[in-house]
Amino acid sequence: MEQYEHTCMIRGDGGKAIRAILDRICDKWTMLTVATLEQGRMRFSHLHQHIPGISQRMLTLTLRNLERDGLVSRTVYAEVPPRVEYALTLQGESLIPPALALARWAVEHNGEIQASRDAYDARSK
Amino acid sequence: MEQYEHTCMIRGDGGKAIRAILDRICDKWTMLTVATLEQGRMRFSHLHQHIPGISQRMLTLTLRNLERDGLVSRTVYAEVPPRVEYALTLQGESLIPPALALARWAVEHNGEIQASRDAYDARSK
DNA sequence: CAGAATCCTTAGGGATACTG
DNA sequence: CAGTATCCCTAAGGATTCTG
Repeated sequence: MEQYEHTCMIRGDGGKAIRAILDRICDKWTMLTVATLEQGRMRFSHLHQHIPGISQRMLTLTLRNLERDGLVSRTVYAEVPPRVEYALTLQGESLIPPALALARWAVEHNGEIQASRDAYDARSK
Repeated sequence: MEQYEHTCMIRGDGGKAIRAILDRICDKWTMLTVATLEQGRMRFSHLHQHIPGISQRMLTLTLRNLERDGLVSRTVYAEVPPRVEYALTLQGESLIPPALALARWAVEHNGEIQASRDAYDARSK
């Protein structure tokens, strides 16, 4: 097993800590929320409108987690009706480049993946 | 809404196609499987041993999907007992750099995220 | 050895209704 | 407006057993 000792970074420690973070980041809604917030601070209702298909419940949960992780800031304005704005923190913004790298990969390989799937499905039908 | 028109790549089309791929790639086990296979071709049982915590069922499913997407090749040797080896395809290898970028981000920000969480939890307790 | 099949439990997440 | 609180249901996924 000697040759497998030099585990790559994704596996990291035993996978534990890093895996937990990747799980959180890679989450369907988290990615979309961060990507949407890249366009600037935005209030709750706007986020809800601009993230297609997200439920109000999941938007709330996603934002809470991002806030907890220090990736998003939440600002409440003492008005009525209430206004709450969300924005990426510096930490949050630092996530954009690697996230984009992955997105770019997905875009570039979209065609080949789709073709591979079609071929696979046709073969096993 | 004009200023939100220039949607970032992660959101892509309407999020549809790209999101589906990101969902697949970002999957907990997929990431780990690809990372493990980066170390070279490996048979089923070795993968099972080297991916901590994965069940045989999930390993099978993950490998099937990766094979379907053309990211992993599956080679069956006509022996008894049977031997099956998995390896990254060229497509699969191309995923490594962006995946590493994300992993590196997770490693680098692990401390700050953890600190932020602790602070958040202490605050709301 | 490399899975396929079955069973079973949990949790992710939608829909809806209510509140400060 | 910006959530919180419930209910409810599906599907992800673990444990176990069977097979070529």
